[in-house]
Amino acid sequence: MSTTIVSSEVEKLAEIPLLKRLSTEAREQLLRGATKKSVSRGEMIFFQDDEADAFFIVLEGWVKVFRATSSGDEAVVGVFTRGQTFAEGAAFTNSNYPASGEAVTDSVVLCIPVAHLANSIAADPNIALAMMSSLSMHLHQLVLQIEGLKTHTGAQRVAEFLLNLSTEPAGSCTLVLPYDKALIAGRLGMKPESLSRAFQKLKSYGVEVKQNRAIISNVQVLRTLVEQERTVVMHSSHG
Amino acid sequence: MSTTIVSSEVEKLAEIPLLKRLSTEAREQLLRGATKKSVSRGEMIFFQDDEADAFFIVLEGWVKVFRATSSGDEAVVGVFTRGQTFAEGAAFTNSNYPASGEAVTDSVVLCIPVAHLANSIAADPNIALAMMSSLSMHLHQLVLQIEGLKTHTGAQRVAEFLLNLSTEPAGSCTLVLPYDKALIAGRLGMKPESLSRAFQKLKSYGVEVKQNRAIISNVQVLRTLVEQERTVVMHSSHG
DNA sequence: CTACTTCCTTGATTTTCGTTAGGTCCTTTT
DNA sequence: AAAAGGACCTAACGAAAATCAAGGAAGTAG
Repeated sequence: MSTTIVSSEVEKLAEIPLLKRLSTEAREQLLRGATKKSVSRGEMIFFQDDEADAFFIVLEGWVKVFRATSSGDEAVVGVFTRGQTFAEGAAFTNSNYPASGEAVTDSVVLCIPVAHLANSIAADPNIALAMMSSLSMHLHQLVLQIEGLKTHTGAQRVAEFLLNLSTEPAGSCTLVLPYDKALIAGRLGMKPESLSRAFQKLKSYGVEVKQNRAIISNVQVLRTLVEQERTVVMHSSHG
Repeated sequence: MSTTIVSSEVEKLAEIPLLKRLSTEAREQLLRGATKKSVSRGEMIFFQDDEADAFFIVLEGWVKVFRATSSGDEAVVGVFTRGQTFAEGAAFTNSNYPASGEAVTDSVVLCIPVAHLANSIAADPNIALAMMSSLSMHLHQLVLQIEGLKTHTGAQRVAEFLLNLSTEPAGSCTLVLPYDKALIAGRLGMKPESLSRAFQKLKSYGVEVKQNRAIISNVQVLRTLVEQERTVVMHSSHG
């Protein structure tokens, strides 16, 4: 189900990073061709290898982007929520989506056709700058993800994930895991069983996980764990 | 050592993907602010956390981009050669380089200040489109790298690497490893020892490595290995 | 030719992690 | 209330890969 954007909504959408730095006119121009789409949990938003004719912004809920190998194995490339853009890279390749997108909770996404984006950029080149900024942020994020995979242990990656969710700069904090553990595992490049073990290890660093709630007794302890060298972690007594 | 671009060079540089689709005027405009920089093997091109005031295009040689953790561990994020751009993501974040760049062979790079890029885009918005295409390609490449790390074994990743170097679509082929094995290992997310063992495993798939030369007796055999599921590889008799 | 460095390989050991299987707890359904 | 299903945890095994340590090959300088 999809609907166009009514002008009364435009101002609310100004909170979105991609749209924030645009002039009111540019924002309205870009949104004129956009549609709002409600998707249920588990519903596909776009398919790997399909022609890339649109990119998206999450308005509500959580969306995962993943690559499926020929034989069913799946690698989660990103998980996005409110205000974040996804699949915007495909919009400039004139080709196909390199991955698939799926709602992991009931969600609402803004769908912007690439043809309309091209028109909008022609009308106002500042839109291009905003897009480039968005692309760059994704690039940076992927760089960090690769670094994490290569140099951090499973437990360290989980700690990093929790720290990203936490808002407190120090001390203790309680947070809600935003989606189920199988997806968290995928997102962090591990299997659910390994995630389980990682949570076990984190207990000795003051992390308690019950259901979808995590309690960190000291954020800074966790931070030191993340910054530690891989080898140090491996040989530590906290096994 | 760095020099400006003389106009007789501009046409040669038209081969570079980023510059290819630009008009002659746009190309000249962009190159007007660029400088050519010769760097020796091992020399740094930019430093992680430094202010990102330029992006680069490789003209000759090989360049690695890597992230160093606080404790000396290092993750190779990309290795680039002739015609490829790097660090172009940093140009739009108004912030600092998320990684460092270093020449791994004697190299020549084109250095384009971000301030000049901004001016050039204002002068000709088509430059923005070319940049976005370049950013998207990098994004796609990183997505593939993440998928590879998550779903392929070491030997599979090495096979993939060799296939990317080979130009032959089928049959046998000989190729030269472009940089030393420690870097290849880093690039593929493994240790040099593991790379060595991966080469051993690939012998049963018709790959022979001597010094910096690799001989693939049948490209397609290798391709099937890469496309196999992780579990299949693990349980195969080719241990 | 020999000593030295650098790069690479090999072997033995350990750790991590995927796989499989079985179990608990909780929710939904009948 | 009982049954069924799903999400999650645990345990045991094996494969992959990191670590530690040692040895070999090639290039370079003396």
